[in-house]
Amino acid sequence: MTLALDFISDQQTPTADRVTLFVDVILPLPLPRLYTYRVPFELNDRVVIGGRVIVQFGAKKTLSCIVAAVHEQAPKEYQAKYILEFIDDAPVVTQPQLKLFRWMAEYYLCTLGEVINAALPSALKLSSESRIQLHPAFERDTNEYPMTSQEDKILDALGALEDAKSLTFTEVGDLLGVASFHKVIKSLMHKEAIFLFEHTADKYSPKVLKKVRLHGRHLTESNLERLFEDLTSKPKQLDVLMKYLQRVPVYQDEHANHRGLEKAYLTSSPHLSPSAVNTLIKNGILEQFDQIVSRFPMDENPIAHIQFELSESQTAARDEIMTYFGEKDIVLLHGVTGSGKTEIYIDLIRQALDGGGQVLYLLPEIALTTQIVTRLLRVFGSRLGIYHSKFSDNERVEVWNGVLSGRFQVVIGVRSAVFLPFDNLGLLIVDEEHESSYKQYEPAPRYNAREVALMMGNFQGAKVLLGSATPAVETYYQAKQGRYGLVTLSKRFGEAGMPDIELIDTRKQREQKTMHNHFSADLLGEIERKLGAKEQVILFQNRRGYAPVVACQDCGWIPKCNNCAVSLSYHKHSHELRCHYCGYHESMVTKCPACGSRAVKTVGFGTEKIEDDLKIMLPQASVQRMDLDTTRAKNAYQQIISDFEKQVTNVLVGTQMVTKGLDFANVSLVGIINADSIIHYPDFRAHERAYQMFVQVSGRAGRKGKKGKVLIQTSDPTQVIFDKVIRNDYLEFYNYEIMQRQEHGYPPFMRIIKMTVKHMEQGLCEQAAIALTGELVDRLGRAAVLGPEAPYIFRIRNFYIQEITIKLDRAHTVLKHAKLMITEAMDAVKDQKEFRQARLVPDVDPM
DNA sequence: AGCACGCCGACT
DNA sequence: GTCGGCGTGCTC
Repeated sequence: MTLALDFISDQQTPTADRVTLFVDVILPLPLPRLYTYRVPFELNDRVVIGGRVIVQFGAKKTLSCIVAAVHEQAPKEYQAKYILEFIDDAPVVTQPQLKLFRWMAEYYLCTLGEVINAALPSALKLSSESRIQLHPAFERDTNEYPMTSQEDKILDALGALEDAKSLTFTEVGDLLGVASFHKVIKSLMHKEAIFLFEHTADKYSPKVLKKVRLHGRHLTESNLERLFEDLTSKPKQLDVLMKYLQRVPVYQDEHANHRGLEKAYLTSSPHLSPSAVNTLIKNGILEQFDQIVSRFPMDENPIAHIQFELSESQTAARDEIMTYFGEKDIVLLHGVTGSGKTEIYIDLIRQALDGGGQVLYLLPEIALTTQIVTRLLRVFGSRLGIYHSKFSDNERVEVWNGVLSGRFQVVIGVRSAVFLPFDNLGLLIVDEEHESSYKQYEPAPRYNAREVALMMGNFQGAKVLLGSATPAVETYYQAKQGRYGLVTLSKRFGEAGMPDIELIDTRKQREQKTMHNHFSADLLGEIERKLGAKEQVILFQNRRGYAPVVACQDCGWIPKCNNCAVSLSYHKHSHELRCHYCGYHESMVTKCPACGSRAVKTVGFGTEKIEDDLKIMLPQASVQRMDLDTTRAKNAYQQIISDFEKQVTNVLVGTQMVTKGLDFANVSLVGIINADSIIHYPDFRAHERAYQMFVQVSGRAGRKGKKGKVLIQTSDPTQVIFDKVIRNDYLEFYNYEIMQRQEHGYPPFMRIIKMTVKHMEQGLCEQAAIALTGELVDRLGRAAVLGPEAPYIFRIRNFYIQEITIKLDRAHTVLKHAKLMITEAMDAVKDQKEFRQARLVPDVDPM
């Protein structure tokens, strides 16, 4: 840094060693660049890369943002504003994270702000709501400073406030009209009339547990005896005291009383009077105190080193993985469903922890609600953090901080757990790596957590283990090419064999009139048999609601969504027609609005109808449905799963949700109600998805020594895919599929970037898509660009949609250049004012 | 993403 | 005559 620049940019008297610092910050906005702010000299030593600061952005907005870089280069074209506040003394975002976030923004064609927005729990974001409050020592009449009219206005407003006693910056802005009110605030702060409370900062609030303990003076034996005598006439209070002493061994353990007892334990005990508890507190016999507790109350002492006995094949697989890790950073564990991958993971996690590294274990959403968490908690106790999408923000912050502080060495979490502030990863595990739920579609960043995990491993020098019974074709290809190690587990754990899979020809059964609604006689009979044997059944139907379509039998009228190009689905439970794309709903129609006919019938079927039919046909069965509609509430999954586990329910009907990671020992039959709808999908991944779905759902059948059965209903049993599913032959499936991919130029041979153009007006949508295609062709060549084309559902939430597919060579240099070209092409379209309102959305590696 | 600045319709 | 519609341009 040259001093000369300092003289120019610094108004204050420079000293010889005076350094003016600037920071580049990431604003939580979709802006392409970083912004540079100036550090107030006195606060130079508070600058932390990865820490949060508050800055003024534009005229009104006060934002908190992340410091991405610190330097001494004064911007030449503009005067940098000062940082207003420092929030953190230590980074909330680590350096490895910043590196990863930069990579994500570049790779997935979005802004750093979008990545930061997705990454930070909102309690860490503290948007624009800094607040000001009257300074307690401030006396308006006696203060020495003259006030401007604006300042008076603010003081008036603050004085008029009763309970809240504070104003947000936005409120101050409104109060004064416009302009930079920050000057006024600064002046008032200088005059010590107000202060700014930065605990604005943390919306995070710790969980406080109300506890009670015996007051210290009663702790001696003689005093306690006296206390008992005093209370003889107060039986209710005596009861409480007895209960307390029963639970807290005050003599055996000198710290026991100090730790106290949860107040709720006494007040909610059925035999005790809550008011007696309060009386004891009021009279100073019991003492109430607050204890800040973790939202993750877990065993303080994990059961030290539970020894899992790995089976012979598990041990072999584990050793093989370790050997591969000697030379390769990534290993694919291809293990059939029920082969006991989890035990291997646990073993490897232990080793990684012993080596001093952190571990991230990614799972799809649904698998996380199951037994795995309890199992890991038993092994890793309070070192294990859990990151779930249904967690509250406070819970997220707690995990975030736990990772920062080192409290959590292992985190088990869903997709978004890749954002956590690790800085010393030793191992990453991506279980069910083929899962499409690792890919985020909306909003940006449209990332795939599997790919991000691979990159994290690369950046932090950690090993990555991918696990699946049905690996993604791309992943298996990498393994085959020798880029990943490949370890195969082809036997189920314990005695369980692979289930028998049978096909049921529904067309034939329909002709023979042996179908009952959507159940073949075979399936229905098998369900009855299993229930009779006190075994459980899972039925899979890939569609929620009662019926996907309703239609007038007389004129053919079909109710459609107003906002989307889809027909409305009938939901019987709520007696509504609902759009599955925008949430629009209306009451079910009983009379056709087009012709007045009353013959409005449902067409097709979803989970709700299957549940309904089954309840009618098999009244003895206890049926539960698990789909998006029944699992919206926070603990709904848990409830459904635990009911099924305890065999309160014996048939589980569901969508994709039932295919994933659930592990019930007593399930001996899995039925796929309609396989056809899964196979026929206009997408190059349709076969892969269908194969995975069939195998995964089949995997739910038969565990712990029982052989399971899978019945697949289809109108065309001759399709090639069934053969591979029945024979459980992944390799054959893979060989066939990889050939197709090569022939048609799909991943893993080519990389795909899908561009989506959205516009409220159909014509403009099409024109914008054509324009974008043109720009792309100009830059990437005709061969690389396919489309534009309207997707099957060409309008969602009132936006028309056009899609363009870009196919690229896999080489990194090609990709980097192509992304630059794509950005340019998008800018070129956006520069045309008729397309101002078009939304251009790039999706890298779509699924 | 907001939010201010800037040019054309229905109201006191 | 004005109030206000939302089109577009900028934010260190």
